[in-house]
Amino acid sequence: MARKTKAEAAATREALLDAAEEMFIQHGVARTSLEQIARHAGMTRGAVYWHFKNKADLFHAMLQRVRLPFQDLVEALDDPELAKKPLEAIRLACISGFEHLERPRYRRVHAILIHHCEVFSDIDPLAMQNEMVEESCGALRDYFHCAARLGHLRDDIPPELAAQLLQSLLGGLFHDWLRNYERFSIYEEGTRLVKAQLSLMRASPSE
Amino acid sequence: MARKTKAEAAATREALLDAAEEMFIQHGVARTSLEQIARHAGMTRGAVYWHFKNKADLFHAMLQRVRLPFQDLVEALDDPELAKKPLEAIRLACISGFEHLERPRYRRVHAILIHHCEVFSDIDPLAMQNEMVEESCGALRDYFHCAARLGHLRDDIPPELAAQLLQSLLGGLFHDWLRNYERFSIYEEGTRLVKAQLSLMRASPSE
DNA sequence: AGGTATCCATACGCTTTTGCATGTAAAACG
DNA sequence: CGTTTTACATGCAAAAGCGTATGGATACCT
Repeated sequence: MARKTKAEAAATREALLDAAEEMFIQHGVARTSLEQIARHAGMTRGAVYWHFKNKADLFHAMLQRVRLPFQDLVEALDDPELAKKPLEAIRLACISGFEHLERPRYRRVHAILIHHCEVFSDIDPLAMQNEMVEESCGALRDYFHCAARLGHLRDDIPPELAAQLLQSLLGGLFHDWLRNYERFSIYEEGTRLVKAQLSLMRASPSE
Repeated sequence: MARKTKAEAAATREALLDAAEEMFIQHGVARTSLEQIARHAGMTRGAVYWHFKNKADLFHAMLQRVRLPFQDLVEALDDPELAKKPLEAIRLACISGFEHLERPRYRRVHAILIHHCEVFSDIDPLAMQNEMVEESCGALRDYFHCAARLGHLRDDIPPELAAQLLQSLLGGLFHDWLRNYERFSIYEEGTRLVKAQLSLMRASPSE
């Protein structure tokens, strides 16, 4: 086979990752062979082993194309007024997260990570999920603590509890949606649910 | 090998299922061979192929040992007074569900179904999860509708929304706990969160 | 322009796992 | 008590998938 230009090589690498996503979603990670991925991209296993060390390495590369830490979502809002309205910051960050998730690549990769792969070699999807949850839950706690100090939170709801409630709500919604994304839009449903939940926990204006 | 009595044969069948649970939890479903399961139960593959048609059949048998539909949890309460207190019925049913889930076998099998298996042959764990969610969410909706009619629900929260909020909350908590059950007790945390959430949605006694 | 590194296809050996076929000793049955 | 069926263990053939070694044509560099 003839050597390709650098741009072409990079393109085949992306094509392999795209093919891997589709096959992983369709047949699960463990049940798809490198041969299947290569064929689906119009290549052979040789291409795969050139660009990636093995299946775990390919999997890692696939994950690295999508990353969205909660903190970044808040900072991306970039509105100095939000420091004084932590509940609003939480709401907008959630909405921003929902927007990201509706992009096909983000949705696919997260669906793979959560629903279509088991532990294999050095990849532990549960540990990765724990990291994601840990990170976003920590950020939520900070904002709810801030809200409590400002008196924006109902005084019978400690900030820790508020963070846990919202965290579980988001997690449940996330899983439900990934399981069958065509049934509803996580952007619309998520916006509704988060708004409702926050309004339940917000201090009534009278006090 | 000598033939065993019928009771002994049934015992080895259970032993094989137990071994399968442990190996599936530890290494994932796809990565454990029938040989590993048999050896871990002190048997050979011959025993496995005698009791089960193949891996999918064994998997199905494993699932069939644990079943807990939401409706049964409510009926098991068997308290005629609860018909007049739907929110309390929901709370107690959730608590009862948490109790079931803390039993090792229930926890293990659900963890396998949700976190340690992909699609394989005719088994589709996502479809099973959808059934479970659909079933429990439907029951929740009924009870919240009942609560709304009785005026037990805040009038700014439609019963559908209340059901979705609680459903997502339960789902998120469930996934978090299964991911690492040693970190907290789903019975304690679940009781706390459900109580808090229901109290947020309950109509204030003044009205 | 020549040499070299790159990008990928092809081929080979190896391990793992599956499904079945066969063997067998004791339980179950009449 | 003899026969049949049960409840496995053992052995074998086949396929699948992985990792690597090799080959080859061309882009890239100096």
